[in-house]
Amino acid sequence: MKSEDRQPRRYSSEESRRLLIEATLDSIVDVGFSNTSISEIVTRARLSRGMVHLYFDNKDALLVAAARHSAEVYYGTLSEQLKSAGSSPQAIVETVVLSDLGEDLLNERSIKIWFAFRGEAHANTAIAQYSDTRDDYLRDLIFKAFGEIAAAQGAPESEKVARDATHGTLALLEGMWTDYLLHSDSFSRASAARIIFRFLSALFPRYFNLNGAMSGKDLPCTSS
Amino acid sequence: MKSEDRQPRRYSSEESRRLLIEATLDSIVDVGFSNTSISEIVTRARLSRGMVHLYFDNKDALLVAAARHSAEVYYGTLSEQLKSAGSSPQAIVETVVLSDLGEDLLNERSIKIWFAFRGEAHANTAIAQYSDTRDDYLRDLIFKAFGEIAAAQGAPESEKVARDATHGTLALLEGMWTDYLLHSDSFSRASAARIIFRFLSALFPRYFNLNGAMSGKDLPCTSS
Amino acid sequence: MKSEDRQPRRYSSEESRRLLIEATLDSIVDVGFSNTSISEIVTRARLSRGMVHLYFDNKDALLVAAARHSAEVYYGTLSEQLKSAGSSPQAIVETVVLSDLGEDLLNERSIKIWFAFRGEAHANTAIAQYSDTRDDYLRDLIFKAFGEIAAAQGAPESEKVARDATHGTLALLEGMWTDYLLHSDSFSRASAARIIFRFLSALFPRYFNLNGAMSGKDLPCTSS
Amino acid sequence: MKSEDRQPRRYSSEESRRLLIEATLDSIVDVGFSNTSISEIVTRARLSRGMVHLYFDNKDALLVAAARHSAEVYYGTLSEQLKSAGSSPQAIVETVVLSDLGEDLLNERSIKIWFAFRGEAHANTAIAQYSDTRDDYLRDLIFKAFGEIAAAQGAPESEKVARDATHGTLALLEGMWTDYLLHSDSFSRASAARIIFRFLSALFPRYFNLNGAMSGKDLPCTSS
DNA sequence: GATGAATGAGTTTTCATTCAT
DNA sequence: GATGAATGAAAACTCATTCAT
Repeated sequence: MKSEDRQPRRYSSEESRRLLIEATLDSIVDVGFSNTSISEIVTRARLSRGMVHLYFDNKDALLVAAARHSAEVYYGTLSEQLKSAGSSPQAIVETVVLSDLGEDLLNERSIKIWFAFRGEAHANTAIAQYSDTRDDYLRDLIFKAFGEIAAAQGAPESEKVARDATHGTLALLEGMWTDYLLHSDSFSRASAARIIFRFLSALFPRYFNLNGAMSGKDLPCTSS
Repeated sequence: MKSEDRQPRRYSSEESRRLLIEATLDSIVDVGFSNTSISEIVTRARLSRGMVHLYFDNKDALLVAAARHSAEVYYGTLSEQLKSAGSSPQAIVETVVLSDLGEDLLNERSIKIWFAFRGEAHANTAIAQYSDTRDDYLRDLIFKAFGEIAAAQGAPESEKVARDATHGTLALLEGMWTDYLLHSDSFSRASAARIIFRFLSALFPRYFNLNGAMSGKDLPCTSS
Repeated sequence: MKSEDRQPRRYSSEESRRLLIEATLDSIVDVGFSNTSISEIVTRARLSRGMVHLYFDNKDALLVAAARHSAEVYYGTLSEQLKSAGSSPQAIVETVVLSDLGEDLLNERSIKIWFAFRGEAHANTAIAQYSDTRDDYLRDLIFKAFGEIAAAQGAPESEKVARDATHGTLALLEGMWTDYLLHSDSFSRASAARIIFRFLSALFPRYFNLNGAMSGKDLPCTSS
Repeated sequence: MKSEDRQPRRYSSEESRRLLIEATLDSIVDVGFSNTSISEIVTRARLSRGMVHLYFDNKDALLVAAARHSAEVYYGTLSEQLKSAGSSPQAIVETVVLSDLGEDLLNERSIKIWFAFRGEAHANTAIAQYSDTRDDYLRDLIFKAFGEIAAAQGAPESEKVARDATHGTLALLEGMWTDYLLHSDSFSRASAARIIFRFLSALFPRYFNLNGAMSGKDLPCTSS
């Protein structure tokens, strides 16, 4: 590193932590998890070598922090987008699906990061903790939504249907992410969404169609 | 070199290659991709350190061979199970789904291996080549099956439906694998299959129900 | 890592580089080029193993740096000794010859090093660059000196004579070095010098005799 | 190595030894001494790996045998060319000089080999034994020749002159070889020879001129 | 607090040598 | 005799971590 390239600015400890985490994620994206060394990270962060051990005890803790950060970004983004969603159950489901397939959450960088962490998760329990994007909170959220829809629709075994709808929707979202990872060039968000809504419209025809949640969303559930 | 320790050609070269590949996969399963060192591998294989460079040029080539082997096992197993499947399109689809969710293909070991390779794939193009389980061949196979079913069912836009069915089925399978990776304790094969067939029965109600392909499979497609 | 063994920055980076280079040269002298390993080097330098890769990227770069250093020492020493030489052409030639055969430049250590590098030069172009002791600069220096002498002496074909004198002198010096390498016990600097001056006095009898440059050096060239 | 490339012919043990030695020398020429491994050698020789240890105890013995072979080739060639030389002392000297500078002895391959062995010689006494091309036999031969010439010429201190002539001639030849090693593109055999004869003609003007030994060689030594 | 020189354990790789076949 | 698979010591190199500055 040439001295003219050095960062004269000092950062607050919070900024430095953030820079290191971002550099770690960048490195994972660019050279892969197993090639992500501390040298690689500090070079990208333009910070000194000792920083990593100053702010994180060791490399592993930095990796865990990076995984945690990724999870937080995922949830933060999703929460943000849910705020502006309608309050009907089908609107919530629609928002989850479309957010999960949207540019903000599903893009080359994030997808590489998620799969990198998942690939290492089983060898690192601390990372494992943060490697499940669609964890219990999200599962509960849409399970409740589907529960309401199923109950309103008056289907027999409504609980079972809601459970399958939840499981299936999450599985489809996961599957679409994998599809993006492996075939990012041919991937289509619209097509992915349509397929998920096809699944949902089959289960709940009054609430979803191929384009998402039905318009006049709140009405059908009460009409006969 | 201690002569008393010398191994007098215990294995054929093919066996040795196989042992090394299996040891590599075992190591990935047990300690993770990034902790899989040559020392780890040869200790597990109970072979000498030089073996790796004798049969594979270097570590990377061994990893690629292991990825390739995993892909071959996947396809070999699937092909085997397809042989004993019925010839109707819905039987083919059913077999693919049930095989893909069956003990042989979906188990803790294989799933860890697949996700480990996928996590590294983008940093290693040679591995990337083998990291897509459900590649074009499988996709074509079920696309053709769904095409026949959609045509027979006489639905409008049958090609589009077939495409969505293919995409959705593969995405669901991927999603179920991810589910198994992240929640292997609560995972249920039956439940996973039921959800997929729920999706398929919604698209093709005459050909699938929640239990799989309809019995009297070949008939419905021509009867009114 | 044992903290009690840690070396608290004993040397500046320049000193460490120098130590490694010297240890490399020592190793080449003692055990030969092909037995000079990094272990051998760092043991001799009493520095840590990682040092080599810290200051030099790799072993080869260290070897090249050592070759370069040797060349610099050669030229530095020669330049130094030329400073205190007379300014007449024959004084310059005399100084070059006597320096080149003197203890400073021609000794067991330096001669082993030179021949080791030359032996490897053709397989390593970076080393080749530094394996010619008597390169263009030195050649030009004495060629100019001989040119002046030949012109002053008024010999026919004075340029050709100067060229042969240059070539012959350098060849004799090279030959004497080889002689020293192969028969260091029986080698005599005086005898080597006398032979070279015998050659020069035959070509330029007014300027050299068996003992070197003629005294009253500047006079004869103008007297008849 | 593909089986179709294998040598089906078997060689006598003498042939195999020779093949290995030649392959060793080829390797030294092509990749240098320190990169000459047994693998490199047996690949070039198209012989099996075990051959080296069958015919030579170990790699070092093969290297020594190769050095020895090179020395034998040198002496064999020189002896051969001396046979067709005149019997006068100056004819002997001339033949030695011209042979030593001739294509047969002085060429890129042989020169690289000689310098490679010399570079390693001081670390390997067995090789050292064969690394002096112009050893005692040759030295004695030309010393005797110069002795006769000096005596015939009736110079004072004829023994000393003969010794210097011997030493100087050998040094010049060595120097010319080095010159060839380092500047093979600009090297001229004619120029090298001329310079040596310039040296000799200065010492023994009645016996040598710039072109070599004087014609009517045997006469001058007796005439006043 | 911040830095980056220094460390050496551990990694991948090379390779002379052995020896069952 | 010949072969080349097998071995493991030792090579070069990487890198997380330490700590004097």
